[in-house]
Amino acid sequence: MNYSVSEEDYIKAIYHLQRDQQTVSTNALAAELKTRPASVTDMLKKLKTKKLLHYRPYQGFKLNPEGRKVALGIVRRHRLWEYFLAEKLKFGWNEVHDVAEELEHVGSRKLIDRLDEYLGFPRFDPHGDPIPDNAGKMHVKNQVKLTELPLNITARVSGVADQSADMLELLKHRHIAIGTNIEVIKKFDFDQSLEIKTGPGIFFSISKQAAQNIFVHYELEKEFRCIAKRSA
Amino acid sequence: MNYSVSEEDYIKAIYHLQRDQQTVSTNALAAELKTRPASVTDMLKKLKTKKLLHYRPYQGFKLNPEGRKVALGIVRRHRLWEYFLAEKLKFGWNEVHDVAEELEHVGSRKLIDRLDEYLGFPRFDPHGDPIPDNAGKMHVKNQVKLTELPLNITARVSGVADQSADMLELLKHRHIAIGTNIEVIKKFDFDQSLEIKTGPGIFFSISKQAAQNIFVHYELEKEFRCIAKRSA
DNA sequence: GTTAAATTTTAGGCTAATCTAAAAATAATT
DNA sequence: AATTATTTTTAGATTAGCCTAAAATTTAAC
Repeated sequence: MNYSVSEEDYIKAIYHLQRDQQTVSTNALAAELKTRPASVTDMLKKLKTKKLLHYRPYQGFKLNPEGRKVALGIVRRHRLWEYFLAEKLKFGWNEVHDVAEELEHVGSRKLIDRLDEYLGFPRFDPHGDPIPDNAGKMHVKNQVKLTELPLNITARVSGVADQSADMLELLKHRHIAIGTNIEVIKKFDFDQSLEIKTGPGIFFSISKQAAQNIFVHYELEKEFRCIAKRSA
Repeated sequence: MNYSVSEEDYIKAIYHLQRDQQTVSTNALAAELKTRPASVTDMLKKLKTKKLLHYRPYQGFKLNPEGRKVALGIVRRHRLWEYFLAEKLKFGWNEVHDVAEELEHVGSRKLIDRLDEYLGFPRFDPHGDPIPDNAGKMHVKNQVKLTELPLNITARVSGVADQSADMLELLKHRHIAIGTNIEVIKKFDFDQSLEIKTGPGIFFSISKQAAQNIFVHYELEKEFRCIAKRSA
């Protein structure tokens, strides 16, 4: 039930590498963790005996349901701390990761659930990634570059790829920050610049170059409800 | 500059055992850390090579100035997290210690200084123990049972010895919590009950039995300034 | 379908932190 | 002061997590 810092790092890394149900390779995981393939093999054996993953030598591996559950717990802690650091302690979006990497290993369930409540049950971290709730459920995430956002859909800024001073200056001038609501009104084919709206009566245009560095996310609430209804 | 969880546990324990400048024994430290004397000796050698303590085999040991500096950093982190847990996440005063014990090992200086600022630079943790500031300075602590508080001095509630439901009910009814200002107006010799004041126009009496379970602290600002002036 | 290349695992070692048991030093007792 | 008891240290082993180098397996290439 309780895992070491190292074990948690492996579990989380495997979780991130196996998009959906793909199998993960030893080398890929070693690269991700900046360690050696031999070390990975050692840990795989350990995690297998702890019944957290499917693993057949030379054949790759992936988390089993229990492993995914554990991984979601770690992701939840990581992202809640990121949210806390950015929202309450005013850390920059690019500074939160490393500190959260340490805080995520503090295991107390009560701590995390209370923190979640204190923060108002946020559903996305400062990078726009969804935060699992205390049952491990995540909201639908649909993160795209601003250039790919469909017209007339209100999305929220979730992150910025290029965090240079120049880019940040531009964002600051336009009052764009994490969480800002944003909507694409029109796309100009000539230079692929975008006419956007960030609030009532606030319209301006933004270059393709800037837009492709801005990530936004939006929830597919309606579609999701329909599916839920159908299956009910 | 960076210490392992184990090293930090040892440093903190030594700090707490050496009230003032007393020397600490191997057995005492082993008992404190629930480990074996042989393990303590091993770690002492390590901490000595890292120049954190004075240590001569068989003669006991104590932190040197550098060791005390490191210890104060750990104590600062521990107590700030305790304050955060109690104040923001509504943990009970008796629940904060174990979680803070884990959080204290997250080393980021920036995290702690930002947390300190976010909390409003608190000077005492929920148990009434002083929190070192970012330079390692602590305010004078003068913690006594309410029964021993001199008359007409405003003190602040720092903790409660008996945390039974009955006691907490009484405190709640009187609106007494950590940080509540409190002043003893009169002591009745007959039953040693106290007439106290907890705010403008708020006076009531409290039994000896209750009062001796309430800890308060007050700062000796005037006296301290005098000493400072003299030595300057 | 062999051979070559890449991947993965095994074998054996290293360090930090712990332990037990035995030896050394200090403290207490008569 | 000599002996006993206590405390502390040393010696040697263990475990988790990592490493390098070599062997085993799978994949790719001819």
